[in-house]
Amino acid sequence: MDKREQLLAAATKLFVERGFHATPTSAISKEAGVSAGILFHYFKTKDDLITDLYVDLKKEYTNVILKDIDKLTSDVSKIRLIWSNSWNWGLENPIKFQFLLQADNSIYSESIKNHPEIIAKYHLFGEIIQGYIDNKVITNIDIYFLMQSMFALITSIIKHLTLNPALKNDQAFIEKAWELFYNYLKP
Amino acid sequence: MDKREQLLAAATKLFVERGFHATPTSAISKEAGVSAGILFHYFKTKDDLITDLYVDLKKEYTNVILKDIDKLTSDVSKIRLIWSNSWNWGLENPIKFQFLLQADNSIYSESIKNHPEIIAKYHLFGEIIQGYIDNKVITNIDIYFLMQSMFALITSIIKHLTLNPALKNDQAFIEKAWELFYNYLKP
DNA sequence: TTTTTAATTGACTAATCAGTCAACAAAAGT
DNA sequence: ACTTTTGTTGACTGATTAGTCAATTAAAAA
Repeated sequence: MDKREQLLAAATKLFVERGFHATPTSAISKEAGVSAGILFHYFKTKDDLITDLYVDLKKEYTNVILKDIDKLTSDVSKIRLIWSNSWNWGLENPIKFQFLLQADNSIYSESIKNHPEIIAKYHLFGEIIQGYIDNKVITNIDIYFLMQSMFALITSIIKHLTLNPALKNDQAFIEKAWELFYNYLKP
Repeated sequence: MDKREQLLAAATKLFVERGFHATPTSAISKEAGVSAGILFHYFKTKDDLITDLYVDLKKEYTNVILKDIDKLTSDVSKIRLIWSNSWNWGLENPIKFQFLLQADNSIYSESIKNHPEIIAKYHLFGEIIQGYIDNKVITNIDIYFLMQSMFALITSIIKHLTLNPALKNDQAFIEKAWELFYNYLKP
């Protein structure tokens, strides 16, 4: 019954349904079932709410991506787990993922660039990718370009599977999608 | 001195700079150097302005993509021209492209889905891709998934080149990026 | 030329919204 | 028990905004 969490969940839903511009704070507090004033107790301004939510969800997403990779030994199987962890989260959290896409392509993406925890996560990924390049399982090109491409490809899988949910269990499609993904990366 | 065009240009700029929610129609007409009322002469509502602009720019972008491909003979060189036409437009029109990204990931993306001209363009691309699949120069997988992936990869190139403008003339990088792109597509 | 139609203005308004605040309630600290 | 801090409410407000409209000008048609 954490009201801050209720507000963030309500905000995620409404921002995705209506967009930032058509979602008044009054609608958020109403959807969350709390008073109008309490929103400004937890978040100084509406923009603060948006950036806090953005950072929260980005952290949640990036934390999932590396789940269980230390249980695997081969580099390629690790890359594959990063790949499937990523799109699985997107499929299991479609509203949260849609919010992240919306925020990533909005003016709010600027406000997250300086956030220390996000920067740290970015660096961590960069180092992991660089390791795979050094081990010659990923082709040698700018790691930031690689990360951006990888995220873009994973996003297109999530969009396609969200539109065609039956494909989630279509092993042939998943294998083929993985094949294309790794063909992009391999040296 | 077409006022409708002036309004659309001003709107593109301001929406990218401030976002939909923080761009009042008064700011758009001011930026365009016209009266406040005329905006509602050309566009019934602010939402109409946004969707009209979205459709206009999507058409402009998609029209460029196929430029000059009939001057080429081999399928692979055609795919490469589609690829470079795409990211060149994004680099030459960064604000327009950023607006398209923003709109594509916002609630307004719904309002474009039923637009006949956009649907027609989508079908045309689908048929072209299907032709390449039939000719065995592109791997056989759902064409809508392929189109989404291709657009995603091209977007990541545009983002990376916009962030690192010097790379535009770095022939080694461009070649390498093309190599990865076609590795993704080829059978 | 005269009439009709379309473009353009900017002051105006009704509605909406982000954020405040005084009051109260609950918890935590002493 | 009592004091302080923290959480919570909802009515309120000043500012802003989308959209209107009567009036004016320009263009096109008759």
